Amino acid sequence: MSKDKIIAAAIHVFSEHGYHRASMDEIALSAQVAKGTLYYHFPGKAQLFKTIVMDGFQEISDRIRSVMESDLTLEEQIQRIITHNLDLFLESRGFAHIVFNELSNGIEQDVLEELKGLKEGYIDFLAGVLEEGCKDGVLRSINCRLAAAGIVGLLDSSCNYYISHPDALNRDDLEQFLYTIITTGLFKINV
Amino acid sequence: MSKDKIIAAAIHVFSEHGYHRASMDEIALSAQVAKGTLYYHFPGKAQLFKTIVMDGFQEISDRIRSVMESDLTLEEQIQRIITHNLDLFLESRGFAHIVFNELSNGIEQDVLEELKGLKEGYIDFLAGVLEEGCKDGVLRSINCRLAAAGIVGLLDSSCNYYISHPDALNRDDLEQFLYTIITTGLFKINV
Amino acid sequence: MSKDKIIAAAIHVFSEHGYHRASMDEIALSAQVAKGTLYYHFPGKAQLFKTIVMDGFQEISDRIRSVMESDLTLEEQIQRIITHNLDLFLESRGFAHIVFNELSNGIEQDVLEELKGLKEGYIDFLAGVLEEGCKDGVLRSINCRLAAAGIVGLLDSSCNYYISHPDALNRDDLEQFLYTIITTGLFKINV
Amino acid sequence: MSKDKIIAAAIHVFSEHGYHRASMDEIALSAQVAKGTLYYHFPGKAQLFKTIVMDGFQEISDRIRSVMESDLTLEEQIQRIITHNLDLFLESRGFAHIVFNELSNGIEQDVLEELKGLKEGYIDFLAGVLEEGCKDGVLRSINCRLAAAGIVGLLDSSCNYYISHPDALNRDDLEQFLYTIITTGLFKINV
DNA sequence: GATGAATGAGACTTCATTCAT
DNA sequence: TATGAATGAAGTCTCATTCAT
Repeated sequence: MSKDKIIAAAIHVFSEHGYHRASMDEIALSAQVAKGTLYYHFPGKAQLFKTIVMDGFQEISDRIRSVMESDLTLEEQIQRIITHNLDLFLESRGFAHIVFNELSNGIEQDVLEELKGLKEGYIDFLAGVLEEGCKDGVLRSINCRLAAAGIVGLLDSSCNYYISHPDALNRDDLEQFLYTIITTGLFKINV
Repeated sequence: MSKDKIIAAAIHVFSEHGYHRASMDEIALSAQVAKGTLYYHFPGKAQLFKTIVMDGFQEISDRIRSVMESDLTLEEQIQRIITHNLDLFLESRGFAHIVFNELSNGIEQDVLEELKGLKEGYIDFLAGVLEEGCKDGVLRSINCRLAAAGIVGLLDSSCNYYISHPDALNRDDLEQFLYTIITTGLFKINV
Repeated sequence: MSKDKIIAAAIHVFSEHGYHRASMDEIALSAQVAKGTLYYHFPGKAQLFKTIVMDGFQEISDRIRSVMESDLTLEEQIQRIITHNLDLFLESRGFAHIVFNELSNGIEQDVLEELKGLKEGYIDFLAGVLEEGCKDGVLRSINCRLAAAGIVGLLDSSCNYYISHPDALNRDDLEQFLYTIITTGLFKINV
Repeated sequence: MSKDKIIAAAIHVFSEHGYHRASMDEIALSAQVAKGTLYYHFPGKAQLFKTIVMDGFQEISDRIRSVMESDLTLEEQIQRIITHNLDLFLESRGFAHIVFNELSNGIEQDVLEELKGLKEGYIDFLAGVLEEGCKDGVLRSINCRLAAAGIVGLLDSSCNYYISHPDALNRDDLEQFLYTIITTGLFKINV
């Protein structure tokens, strides 16, 4: 169906060029539909983008929620969350990056608000996981939302490095590194 | 002088709108010079941007290098590096964000390469600090460049959170949090 | 029936937005039919418009013709014609305005010709009434078609004023004013 | 200068096709400037249109004001006003028609408001002339603004007829007709 | 050194129309 | 009889860049 082709093409083109440099022309070309078809299925560029982002958030939220509902230990939960996040970020690299980092400015205000809301919602969601750990006395007493926000940046940035230096490390190394730094930091001995 | 006015205005406008949505018109207006003057001093938009970025990197590198040359302990060095980075990120917020995050795509290829080189150089620089710590046996044995890249993302993301939630925490909290998570992670007891 | 729903919706939408800004989309939406249905019943936008206009002319012609066939005095006939015209203009204001004023340009040439023909026909019709008055010596010797054309503009323009200044006068005032100016002009004493 | 060429071309193109069907492309082509040049001198289509209209109103107001300041009789004043209006309407026919009749809908709201204001201002201006006549007892006691609005429609519509039937009458006939109907109406004998 | 009018490629969007079902 | 997905030409507007002064 056209709509699916458009979505697939849009993910690809947005990822490739970022939001602003992605053109509706190129998306249409890539989806092998006429330009007008984009506007038949979506009101505009910003809304097309939003649709894709929301789908992505939905998916990762679903995956992570299943982790939460299991009776894994916190350590295992964190491990799984890192894995799922990495899946998302690596699968549709570029796209996740746009959502979490590129969109500070220059998009229709209302859509931007919604996207910020989604982002915040996701951070709250992660913060909730951390909060549990605090209550259980497993985690240090920290500002959980700040920690969640920081971790997302850490993940994004690490993925970027991993992708642009494919020979320097493999996926398992990356996952291991993230788990280590998040849980126990860089120092060998901690007091 | 015109050139200085342009640079000051450009920093402001790029920070405000991001690279793509910043227009040469607005920069000229903000600098109170004619549009042609921009092209008298700089070959084009990308090069103007590059100039500013290089200046910024120069400044932070200088500041941090002075830290390195002192004979502080690694703990203190890390503390100082966090502080300087935060200064940079918070002073010209928006701008640092653009450099580290927005510019994955959609800018003249050659300028983009140069900027990526600068970014990598900065990461190498941080990695060097960590490397020292590894050698000295203070830090875990990790991929230092990956860690440096990750930390930059962590810093950027945390700053963003701090800026958009000014009431949730103060600058000291932020600094403390970053030091803690970087050095000892989230877990209360580390082996 | 679909066709009737379309006509009703089209009158409404054309009146609201004028010919050029009225979209087939909105007409279909308003008529609660699919867009394709419009093209099932009418060859295109211009022809749909033409259909409606012809219906409207038919109706007013019928009404006025009944006036003509009666054996009223010319004074009474003019009074009635004003009343009927006002009915038409006020009932489907916007629409009458489009027909008489908006459509000078920018519509399919052949349809435009037909519409102009209808308009001329209506003016001829009014001119015929005036001609009678001339022959009977009741009216001044004037170019009756010019007078008819002028009167239509006078009516349209007055209606516009009446509609946008509902508090300044009532319907009877309007009718009285039109009768006065058409028959005896503005001057108090006429030779 | 480009700006003048644009204005001249715009008057021509708007008159030819009406507001909605006039395209910026055609105006640029007709003015022999690049499309971008239009936007260098004017913020957009609506504002370009507004500029032209305001110039036109300025001109006719100036002309008519000079009539008012003279010490002519009301009869002569009306005669002159008709003449000036006819000049305007016939010189830039199409254009005047657009301003007075086409612009009910479908133009940027704020510009439309301003144009309506101009139109109202002009009608008020004419109404002022009539008001004088009422006070002096020369004119019937009528709603002067309604009369002014009606007269504008009468003029516009008559001009249209005159232009499309150049063989049916000459300019003097037209002027004579308008003076007659406005001052003494159609009836031969008035009480 | 500095200007600003002019450019033109390219962006987003609209909408009358077609056609397979 | 009716549908609605799909089309593509055409429109408005943006903006980095050029160049004569």
